[in-house]
Amino acid sequence: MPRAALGQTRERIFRFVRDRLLAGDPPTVREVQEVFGFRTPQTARYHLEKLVADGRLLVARGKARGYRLLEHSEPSNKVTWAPLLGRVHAGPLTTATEDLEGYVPVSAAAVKSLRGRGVSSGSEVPEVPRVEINNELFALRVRGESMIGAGILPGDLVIVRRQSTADSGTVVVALVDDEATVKRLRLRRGRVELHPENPAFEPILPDHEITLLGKVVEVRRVME
Amino acid sequence: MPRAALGQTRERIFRFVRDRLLAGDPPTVREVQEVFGFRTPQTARYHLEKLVADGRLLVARGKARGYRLLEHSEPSNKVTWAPLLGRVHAGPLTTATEDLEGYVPVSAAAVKSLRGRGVSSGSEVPEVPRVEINNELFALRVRGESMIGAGILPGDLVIVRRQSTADSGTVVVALVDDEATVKRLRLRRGRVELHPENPAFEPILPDHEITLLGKVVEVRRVME
DNA sequence: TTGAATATAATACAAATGTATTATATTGTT
DNA sequence: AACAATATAATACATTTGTATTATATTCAA
Repeated sequence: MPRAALGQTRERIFRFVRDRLLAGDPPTVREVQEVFGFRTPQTARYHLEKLVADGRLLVARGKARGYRLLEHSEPSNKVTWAPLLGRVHAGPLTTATEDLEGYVPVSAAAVKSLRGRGVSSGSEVPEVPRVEINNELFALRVRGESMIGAGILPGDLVIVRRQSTADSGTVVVALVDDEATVKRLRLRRGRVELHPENPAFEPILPDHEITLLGKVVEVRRVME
Repeated sequence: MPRAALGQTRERIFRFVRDRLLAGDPPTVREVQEVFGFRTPQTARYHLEKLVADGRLLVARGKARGYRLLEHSEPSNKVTWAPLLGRVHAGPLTTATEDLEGYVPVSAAAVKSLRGRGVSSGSEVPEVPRVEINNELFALRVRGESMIGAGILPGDLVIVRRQSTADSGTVVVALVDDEATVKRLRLRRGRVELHPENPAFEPILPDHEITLLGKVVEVRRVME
């Protein structure tokens, strides 16, 4: 016995499934059944299959919790999580857990070296590149006003890709005398210089011990 | 017959499960088995249960694909997706799909009105608030240099919460003569003024038609 | 009004998936 | 060497979950 207006139930089911998938928790047919009060799994399935036929969902047939979003019509789950570090140490990919303050979601689109892994992939579900926690990236809170001229303010979050070299002119994070700092890299006469973007600050010249930690690939500022 | 060094297999299994969960695709016990080449599901389960015993994973017992991350030790899937709009129109939550250029992940932590929904939730899996596409938010690319003084540069992405009022002094997006603009809001003598943060620009005074679209809650700049 | 499309239901079954039991080889420790 | 802890395996079974079949009521269009 139809209850809601035509098509409305299906729309709500789509939203429910979409939200569950975005939350990383694919529902079963019977979960849809229960949430929408159907007396039989088949009714839920009827709508789910209609959604597949309409091209709004994908399905891995026969697999438990097999419904998936298409990637183009909906935001994909392609998020890389960069650890937000309280302090940064030298050394490759150390990431001492003690200094881990959280994780920051980064669109996979903003990350170059996306190593996909087609682990299983049922026939009808496309190769979804799995994204791991990206320890090539880390996030750091900016202290000080030395980069104001580049639009990087105190309290901003910089997302950094670990690399030991960088092009002259790029904004980098470097360890100077055991302290992490954000500066613009200048290579002058083969020497590494770190330039602030604020006339009140002095450049850091190679008389200090400078270790390049990585390149700033994104700046974020939360305003609330 | 043990193959890898002690504990290493378990660590790899943890990473595998974590990555699958972050990708929104919880694995089955048998998928773990196959990926790691075990001859029996029980070996995969042995490690998974150890991980649960160690407090590194949660499990909804008896449910298919029931393993989950703890929320504190790992990044939760709490991502809100804000639509990235090419153009912004007036009107509440219109979000014409034609102008949709993509989605931007926003940490749920940065979003206030998180409407959780405890739909099902097995006994051992905690109430994970489901997050939907947040149409209260939208993202917009900044054009022009009028807000350079506030560290908002051309090409930056601003994430905006739709609201029709805002406090004086906050950075807002407003529709001025049918064009969206980012400015600092000033309420002077009960009048709405939109101030640039760049001496080369003039404030927008109430002789224009000004429609407040929302408040800028985050600024992002991708540097690559 | 008649028929097609839509929506829901009852029932049953098959496949996927989680779980239990028991056994055995390896590693590490005393 | 003896023992415990660790890691893997074979087998079997129970539960969850997807799927098929058939039936029925409602809506919509010709």
